[in-house]
This record gives sequence, structure tokens and C-alpha cells, in this order.
Amino acid sequence: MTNENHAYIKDCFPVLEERLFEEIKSCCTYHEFASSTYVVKQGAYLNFLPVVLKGQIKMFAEEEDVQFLLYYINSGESCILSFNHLFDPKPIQFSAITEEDTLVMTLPVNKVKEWFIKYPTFARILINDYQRNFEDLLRTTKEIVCYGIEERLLNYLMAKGKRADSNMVHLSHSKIAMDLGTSREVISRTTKKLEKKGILSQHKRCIELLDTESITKI
Amino acid sequence: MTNENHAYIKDCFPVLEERLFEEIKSCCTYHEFASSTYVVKQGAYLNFLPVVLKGQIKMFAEEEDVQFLLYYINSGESCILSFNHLFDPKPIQFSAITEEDTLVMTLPVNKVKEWFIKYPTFARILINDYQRNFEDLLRTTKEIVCYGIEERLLNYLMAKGKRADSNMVHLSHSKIAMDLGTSREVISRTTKKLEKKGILSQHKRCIELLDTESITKI
DNA sequence: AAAAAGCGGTGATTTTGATCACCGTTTTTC
DNA sequence: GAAAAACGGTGATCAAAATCACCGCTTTTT
Repeated sequence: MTNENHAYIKDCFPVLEERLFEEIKSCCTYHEFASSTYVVKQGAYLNFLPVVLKGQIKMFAEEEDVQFLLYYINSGESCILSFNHLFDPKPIQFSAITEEDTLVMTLPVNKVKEWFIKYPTFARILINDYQRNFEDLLRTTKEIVCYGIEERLLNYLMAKGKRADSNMVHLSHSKIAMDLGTSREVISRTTKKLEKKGILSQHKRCIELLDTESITKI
Repeated sequence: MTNENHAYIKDCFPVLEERLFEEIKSCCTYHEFASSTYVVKQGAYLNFLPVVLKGQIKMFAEEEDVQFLLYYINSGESCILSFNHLFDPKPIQFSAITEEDTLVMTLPVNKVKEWFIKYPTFARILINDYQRNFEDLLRTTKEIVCYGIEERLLNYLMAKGKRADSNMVHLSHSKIAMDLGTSREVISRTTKKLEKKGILSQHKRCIELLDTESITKI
């Protein structure tokens, strides 16, 4: 089992030096999370760096009883949850929940610091992923500010579809509403509107995206 | 003049190794910007890292004829504009304008990469600043999503007052409107409302914050 | 099979903020 | 000092989205 997990590290960091790989293997811890469970909670202090090896995690803000999606962390893609807390013992400012069954590896902060200095490629990986987080957050912010729910919903659904590699999105209106920081009714009405436009069609507990080609993306 | 500029580097990066300091001095370029001028423009490709040595720069998004403030880069505080573009030749996704007369130093990308590996403390500085950018952006996003203009305006004004270390904020309603991504009329009405509440008072072309102590911050 | 919980639809109403239109004052510019 | 530009105030209207209220249909639980 552990050996199997080790393999995910290689998948996630293909360019890892052998020495670093050994070091990581020797001191990492694996955690399996079922879908829809908290990985980290806003306000917590972390003394480890979580790395997503398999699955997907949703980062979101919780503020004044409003909750909204910031961006996703995927395994193949970005692995770093955050290192806001690595060099500064500050509480993290967002929460993370698994979107599906997810395998997370945690690395102790002091080791990460050490490797960051010792292995430039490791530093490079961290930077790279952090950079993507920043860009994703910026894109989300722009979307929220500049586009109405109709466009945001469509974007959201298309991203979901793309990820699942399917036109069928299995999500309840209320879940979508949470992610977009709005209410169920609004989603319900908006999906209706999109349905009338022929952009999607709703089946029992599932939304089918039609004619995604013709839709101009943001 | 150049020597004077060099001194700002020390102010900005107090813990710089002497060797690195020499390297920076040997290949940096200084640029002075008057207030309200573009330092970088959204969509541009940069092949240098801009560092704010003196003054203040406003980072903002330009999207669909809406423009809004993301966060500020201050000299004493954060110096790194961005390194989104360092490792990946991507266009930057925001613009930067000086808020006051500002001295910027630019470092060639290849040198920055080199130093990033060679001088761990340098890497640490970059990370640290980038981290702040992320946190600032996140805070802005939360504010936009979770609070109405009244609160956002107040927050904005208080930040301005704090920075100027004064209760007097010299800004036109339309400038404020741009920063908050709204229109002049809205600001005009909102300031009036806040004035009636006794939170501020408006004089000729300038807003005075009253009783800032009693205001609960976000 | 009955009860409970979750899901989705929809009308009515309200709130917030955006937009339009217009006007008077102040400041700059030439 | 006159013209132009920038600034600020305010009424009227509009649109998007939030909120409330209610209802019927599924799915799950017991």
C-alpha cells in the first residue's frame, strides 16, 4: 500500500531527484480522504505541507456565512495546497474540501524548508504550483466582479464537464449555488434560462451540456 | 544618484548577502515613475522583475471595460510585483500604476532565476512577498463577494487614511469609484450616507474620517 | 409503506447597485 | 477673466440578484 502511494509521488513530481525522492519517502505521511470531507479548515494553523497525490480538492473561502469556491487543486496539475503557513505561523485564510476520494501526502514544515534550499528543483515546483494558485484565484476574482451568474454558471458547468470528460454534470442546484456563492433559487432559475436557450438540458438530478463548442468562453 | 538608488535596495532587502547585493547593483536598472503612470500593462510579456524601491504601486485588473483594484505594492513592505512571468513566458494578467512618485528597479529574468537557486535568502524574500500578494488578493476577493459598497468604501478609506497617517483622504469620488469597480454616483451617494451616519465628513475635494476607532473593521 | 429529507420550480417582493439625465460649483487652463 | 474641464449632488429608472414563501416530486430512511 505504501509502495503504491510512493508511486503517486513520482507521478505528481516527475522530475524529482532520486535523493529528494528518498527523503520524501522517509518522512511523508499519507492520508486518504473520502469525498466531501475537510482537509484543512479556515483559521487553522498547519505545521505540514499538504500535497494532493490523487483526486481533487476544492479551495474555498468562508466569510460571514457566505461560502464560495476559489479554485481547485488537482493531482496531476497542481499539488501544493498552500505554503502561506510554511514560513510564517499564520492561520490559513481558506478551507479545503475533497471533491472526490483523495489521497493527500503531508510533509513536515521544517523538512520542506530544508528541501526548498537544498533542492532548487523542489523550490521550482513549489513556486510553479503556487503561481497557478495565484492565477486561478485572480481568474475567479475577475469572473465574480465582471460577469453575471449566467456566465459564471456556464463557465462553472463547462469546467466540471471538461474535468469529468463528459457532458453530464451530476450536481444538485444547491451544491452549485454554494460554489458560486449564491442561492439555490438563483441557480434553478438560471439553469432554466440556459435550458430555454438550448445551451443545456436538465435530466433527473443531472445537467447535460449541449453544443459546448459554440459557446464562447470567458 | 545611482548610489542613492543603491541605498534603497538595502532598505528594501535588509538581509541581503553582500555578494548578492553586488550582483544586483551590477545589473539592475532604475526607473522613476511619476504618480499615476503605468508600470506594467495587462497582457504584456515581461523579461524583467520589477521591484518597488520607493513609493507605491496599485495592481488592478482590467476586464471588459471594468477596472478594479486588486492590492497595493509598497516599498517598505512588499517589493515584488509578480514573478508569474519569470519561469513561464506568459502575459501578465493585471496592470500596475503608480499611486505616487515611485522608484522601480528592474532585474533581468535570467539573473533572478540564477539568484533564486544560488541565494536561498533571495528565494525566501521572493516567496514571502508573493505570499503577501496572494493574501492581499484573497482579502480583496472576499471583500468584493461578501460586503456591500458601504463597507468596502469605508474599508478603502480607512486603509488610505492609515497609509497617509491622516484622517484626511484627498481623493475624488471618481477615482475611488474606479478602484472599487463602481460608478461615481454610487460613491457620491454612499459617502453622503456615511456622512449622515457621522462616520466621515466631506470638505472641499477631501474626505475626513471621523471616529475611526469605533468602526469595526472587516 | 409511511415518514423524513432532499431536490427543484416558481411567484412575489425587496434590495442593491448600475445607468441615465441634468445641473450647479469649483478648479484649471489659456 | 472667460472658457473648459473636472467635480459632486440628486432624482428617476432599471436590472440583477437575494430573499421569502410555498408547493410538489423524488429518494432515502426506518
